[in-house]
Amino acid sequence: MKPAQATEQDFADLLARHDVQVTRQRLEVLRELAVEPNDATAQTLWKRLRERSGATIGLATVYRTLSLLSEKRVVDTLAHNEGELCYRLCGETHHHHLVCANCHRVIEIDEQGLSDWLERVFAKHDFLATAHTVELTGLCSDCRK
Amino acid sequence: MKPAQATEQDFADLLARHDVQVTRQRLEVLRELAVEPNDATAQTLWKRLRERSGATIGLATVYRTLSLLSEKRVVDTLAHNEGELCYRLCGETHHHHLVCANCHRVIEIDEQGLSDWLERVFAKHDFLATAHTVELTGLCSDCRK
DNA sequence: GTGATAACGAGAATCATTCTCACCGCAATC
DNA sequence: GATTGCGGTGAGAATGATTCTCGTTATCAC
Repeated sequence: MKPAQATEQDFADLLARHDVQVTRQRLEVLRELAVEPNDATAQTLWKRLRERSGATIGLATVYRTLSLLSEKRVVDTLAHNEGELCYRLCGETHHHHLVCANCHRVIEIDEQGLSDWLERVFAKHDFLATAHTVELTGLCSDCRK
Repeated sequence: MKPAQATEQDFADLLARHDVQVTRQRLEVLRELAVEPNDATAQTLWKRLRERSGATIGLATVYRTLSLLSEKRVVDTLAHNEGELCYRLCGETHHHHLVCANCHRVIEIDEQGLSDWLERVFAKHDFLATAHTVELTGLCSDCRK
């Protein structure tokens, strides 16, 4: 689903599957997100959409769309940028992110081995788990050269 | 160091130990933070400092102080509030936070068992680890009654 | 004490995000 | 085919946390 080769229809299906009404603007935001291998801010996406063929889309609409898609779990939001949120079209299963501090490349990582630790911590303090976020930052091999 | 019984001198020592110049305002921010069992935003701290005995301290100073203290690792910053940062006077060793979604009680947790997983993930993707954040959210036992 | 330097306070400026509101597209209805 | 209802949209204003500016003041080494 991530590949940029996805068709308009694929995006429409994706939206429908998540109970989101299909509109031209929402499809455009999705298409733009699919082209971005890493993550992008609402501002960035808006500027790109504007430049690309002068699509007229409102900044507020981009924010509304991203917030809706995030709520419906179609996109992930990352907070690693302090002061603004980044959005990313992600796989549909729960996962976390490993981000390169230099080139901002994003790698999805699964919970393999983490869940045991999580369970233990929640149990130890008698908490009922509702959510957890893990963000790993490092330097990728390319950026260390 | 966390207890509210800490003296002015304790705070001054704490600042000095972290290469931070001691000023009246910094001591006041620390004192206010020490009284807060969980975390507080810059705005909140500022209002409290204002109300308490009409201390005249500028909002910008509170921000500058918190940001300096955070850089010097005297306080921790938590981002669980989306849109604003929370600050907290913490222990001096690396740790993470378990926050109650309802009452915002904060519990410090250590890395016991987590570091292995971290190392494996960074190694697997050939990243040089520079940082990581983990925030666990749940409902504490009191809030489930 | 004195001077260099860092910190302060107040208010203006910034910047991401959200709100307002008039307008538009589309589907169901007449 | 015209009408009506309604969610979605665009533009710009509003919001709110944070940062900047700059004249003033405190701190510290000498």
